[in-house]
Amino acid sequence: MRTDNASEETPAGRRRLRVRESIISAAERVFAKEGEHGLSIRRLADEIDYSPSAIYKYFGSKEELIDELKEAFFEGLLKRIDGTSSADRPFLQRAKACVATYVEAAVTRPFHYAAAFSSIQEVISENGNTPLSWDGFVTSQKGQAFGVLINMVREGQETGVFDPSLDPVMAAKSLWAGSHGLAQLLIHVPHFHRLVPEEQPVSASDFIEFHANLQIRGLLRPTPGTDTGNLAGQNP
Amino acid sequence: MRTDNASEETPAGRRRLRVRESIISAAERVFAKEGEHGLSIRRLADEIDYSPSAIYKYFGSKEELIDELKEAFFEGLLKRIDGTSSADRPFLQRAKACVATYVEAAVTRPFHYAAAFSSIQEVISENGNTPLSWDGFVTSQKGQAFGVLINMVREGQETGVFDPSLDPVMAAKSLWAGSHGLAQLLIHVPHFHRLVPEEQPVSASDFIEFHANLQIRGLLRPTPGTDTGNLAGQNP
DNA sequence: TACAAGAGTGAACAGTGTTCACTTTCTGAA
DNA sequence: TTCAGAAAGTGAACACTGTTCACTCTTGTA
Repeated sequence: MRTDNASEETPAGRRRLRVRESIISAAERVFAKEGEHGLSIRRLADEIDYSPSAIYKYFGSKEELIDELKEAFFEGLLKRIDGTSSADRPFLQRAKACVATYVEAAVTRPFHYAAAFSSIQEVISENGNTPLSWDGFVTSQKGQAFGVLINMVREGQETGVFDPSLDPVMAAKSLWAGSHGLAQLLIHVPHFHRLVPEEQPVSASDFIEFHANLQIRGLLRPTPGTDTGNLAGQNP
Repeated sequence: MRTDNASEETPAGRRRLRVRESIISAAERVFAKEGEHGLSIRRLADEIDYSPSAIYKYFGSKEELIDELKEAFFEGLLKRIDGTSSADRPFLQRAKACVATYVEAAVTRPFHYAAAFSSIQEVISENGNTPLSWDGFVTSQKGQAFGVLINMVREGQETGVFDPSLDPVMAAKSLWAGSHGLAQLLIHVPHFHRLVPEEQPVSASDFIEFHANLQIRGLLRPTPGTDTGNLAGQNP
């Protein structure tokens, strides 16, 4: 696993890229259907007619391979979110669509999404500094998708729709948490969206819309009479 | 693994119960520190001075053992939530405390909480019926904690604080999703709560409060002038 | 006291991720 | 064109994992 720089230039480079591609495409196929549990190096090797050890010439570990799947997933997710947010619809509709798109993408590829948030990283740096800097985060795929949310909040505040006293970053985090939570519950709690006492048919997308609405409502500029108590993290 | 009925009655039963207890307590210790990955049957057997196969006389599988840890966790969580909601504080404060307690409990025992939502159950019954019924869910630990949320929403609506047009079950699900999402992000995204462009110190509990506030705000009875668009799942 | 049920064990099975010495293939320079 | 060295690919092995099963030993009971 040396020529990572040569890549597309030379015939050998192209060949290598092709094999590499066949590995991740096989991995993608298995992973989408059976998740991390169903994906084993030996099985992967079987499917692409190589020996298990060959795979280690392309990926340092199974985790590294899966990381690449996750990255690709978030890349696609980011594109879809960007698409909805650039359409020329009314602001509130765009805002809701943004949340809905995120959740729907997660539900469509549950294993990818679940895996992206499954491992607990206990990166506690010994000097007390933040190991994941803001700059580093914002340039990552996850971070970019998050950036879309921040901009959305800012736009809402500038157009006078959202409460201007809210810190836009914190508000965006809150939105993210809400969307993430809904996605996770839809994925992990069987039939979450239609878990109701009486059998009233509520589709998943109906529920997603409902949830998005509630989230957006929480951000709206409060009318003077209403008192919710103090909000931490207000803008100066 | 036969005498599950005898339990505390006979000396043998008590002895059995004691060994069983020592297994889950060792499992609890390891699991809390290192999670599912660090917990192996062989290691467990080592710690309690039994052979690995002995453990299978008490638990059918590793999964069964871990399920018991998760159940116990949610039992404790339910107690804590019940505690906060029965205090005689103003309604909105109690509502926020309810959300905050949930998130804090999850963050305190990240592995337990993460494990409870880590496995994707694809229980798609062949006849199309809902495998997890409402009744079954509501009597489970998770379901009971969820019931607290529903009651909270109902109380808010009855006292005229919350929007009465919202379906309380759906609103409660939305609250759950929001809390769950925040908990997950705090657990899985390193330094989530203090991931901000400028270095303004925001503690985790500050952020939890902020988030809880936004969630509650979304449920408030809207003042006449405000228009958020249609909300799916409204009460008739 | 005899006997059956239960508790506990060690070895084995079928997996897993990963490593490493090894061979084969390819490629770029003399 | 030859040939050294790098890269690609392999098979066996290591150190794990969860789980099973025939087996022994202990215990409670008829």
